[in-house]
Amino acid sequence: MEVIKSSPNRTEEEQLDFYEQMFNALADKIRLKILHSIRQSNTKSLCVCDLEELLELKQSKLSYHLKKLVDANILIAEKHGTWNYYKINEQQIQVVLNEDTCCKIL
Amino acid sequence: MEVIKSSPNRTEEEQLDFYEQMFNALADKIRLKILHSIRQSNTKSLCVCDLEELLELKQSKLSYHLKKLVDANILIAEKHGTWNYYKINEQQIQVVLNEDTCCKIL
DNA sequence: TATATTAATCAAAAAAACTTGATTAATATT
DNA sequence: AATATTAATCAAGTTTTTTTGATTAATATA
Repeated sequence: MEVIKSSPNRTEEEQLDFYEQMFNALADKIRLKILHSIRQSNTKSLCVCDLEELLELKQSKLSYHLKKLVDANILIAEKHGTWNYYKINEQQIQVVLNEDTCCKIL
Repeated sequence: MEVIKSSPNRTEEEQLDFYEQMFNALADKIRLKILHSIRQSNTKSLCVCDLEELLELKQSKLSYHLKKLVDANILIAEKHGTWNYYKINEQQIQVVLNEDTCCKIL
């Protein structure tokens, strides 16, 4: 009798992709600092130029890291004129991390 | 008056290091599959040769990824003769992830 | 004791991630 | 309208991570 290997479960593979991207986005000090800075801000949202000052990083580098966080749906971008404000998507983070970790890192 | 910048808080920096390493260890499909395989196994522990068969990966590659997980204290190694058995350090994982995520990935 | 098995480690190659400065587009200000 | 500011994107270079095959050490088996 022929053995038919089950086709790779699409949903499971997608779940792996999801967690891989999520953890990857969080696996970097700069990105953790970005999240922390936004969380600590008054308005819970910062633009690139705010972060440039706060973290002493150059614009293109910040854009690169912000993109990673947006792609992982951890940050949400909101455009106001020429400024681009980023805020945390708390729900997305709570999907993965426990409360304690959310409090501590972000 | 002189402005004295607060020296970088050792504990906060170490906390960043901790989360970075933790997320890094989890940010890889192969490593997530390793954890999943161990979790699904009868004895909740597998040796390198078991994983070699299950995941169809070569020994040196597995050793590399296993080391990452051990370094992050997510896996615990136990030597029995020539075999090296790996089991999950559930506590360590629960420090960071919520229950739901623990169940789903691992 | 000689041979086989298990698995860590190494160095080199390949791949992926990150940094950098420049360019670009959009909006704001003069 | 001209100039300045904000921030995304690009391409090139750099660094880090991952893969690979070989070597090594330890233990098991004949």
